[in-house]
Amino acid sequence: MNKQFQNISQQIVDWYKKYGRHELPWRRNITPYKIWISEIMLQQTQVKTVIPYFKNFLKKYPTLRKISQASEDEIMAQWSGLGFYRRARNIFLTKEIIKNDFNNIFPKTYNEILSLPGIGKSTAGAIMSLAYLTPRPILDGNVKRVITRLVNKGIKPIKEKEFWQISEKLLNTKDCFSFTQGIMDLGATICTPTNPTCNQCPLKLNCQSAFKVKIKPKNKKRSIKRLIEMNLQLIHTEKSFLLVKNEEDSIWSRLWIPFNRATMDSYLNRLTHYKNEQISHQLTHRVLDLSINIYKSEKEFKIQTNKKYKWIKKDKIKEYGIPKPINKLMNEL
DNA sequence: TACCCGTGGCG
DNA sequence: TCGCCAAGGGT
Repeated sequence: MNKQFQNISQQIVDWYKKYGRHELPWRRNITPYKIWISEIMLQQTQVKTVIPYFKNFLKKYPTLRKISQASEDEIMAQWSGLGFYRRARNIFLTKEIIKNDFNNIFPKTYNEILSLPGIGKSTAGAIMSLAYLTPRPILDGNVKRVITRLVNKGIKPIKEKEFWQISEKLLNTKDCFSFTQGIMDLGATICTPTNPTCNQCPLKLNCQSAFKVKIKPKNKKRSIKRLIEMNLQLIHTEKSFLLVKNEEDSIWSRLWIPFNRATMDSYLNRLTHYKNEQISHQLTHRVLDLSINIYKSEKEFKIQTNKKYKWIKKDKIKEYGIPKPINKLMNEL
């Protein structure tokens, strides 16, 4: 059986060398830093979405040394619009740890890498295999799908522990770079969630599901997504917006957003309320119902609050981490 | 363990 | 239109 796994593993390596996506920006001039940034960006985020963000990020912070001086806000700004903002916060925390505890050199051992915030078993494994060419298994959505089809467990779902065992058995110790990139490329381009192109798959002779992949029936039941209501007051002058840093540990944590009603109540009567925007923002598991009152102020004013707030000039808003719908709204004003 | 965290694309 | 999914991690 192990021989069978090694055979499959080698086929993935050979396939990657011919058909892999070698042109992806994080596969050129590889450094541990670049692999780290790309792996974090790619968590639950499609390659096509990541590419422009990765290029911009690397332009601003090409090395660990360059990012070591960056502020949290500067890093959040680079992340603005990409989503799952805790990842950006964790990049800030991790680069501080590397600066303080690792002499600003990316750590080399698996356990050290795993200890960094935002890096779990799979990302740590990917960094070891891709940056240090030291074989470690990974387990992401692609690998899970490939494994599931390969061994075809049918009705019985594969448990997390067994996924990891199979991923480790498959791992090619001679060329862990090509294998690791290859199994992800295979999942992304051939062994796709719907309509996999089995006739082009290097594993079609080994795969228990080849040419007979079952498509999950759609769940017709309309599941009720939990609603989050936000009532925000967007106040602006001719040249600037009043935003507050959201320190709540929930959605849009550490991004800059308009004030909520309670904080602003005593100031609103002196402003001109001229518009209300109702925005329904779809998240994966939630619906965000935004009610945004828009006010014009003749000039910037101070506010009694312990929150961190700023009047941000219109041409400086790109220097702050701001949620997508808020950014869109401000651009329209 | 199940749930939380964003956004965009796709059928 | 809407549910699902995408190089997951943290709690």
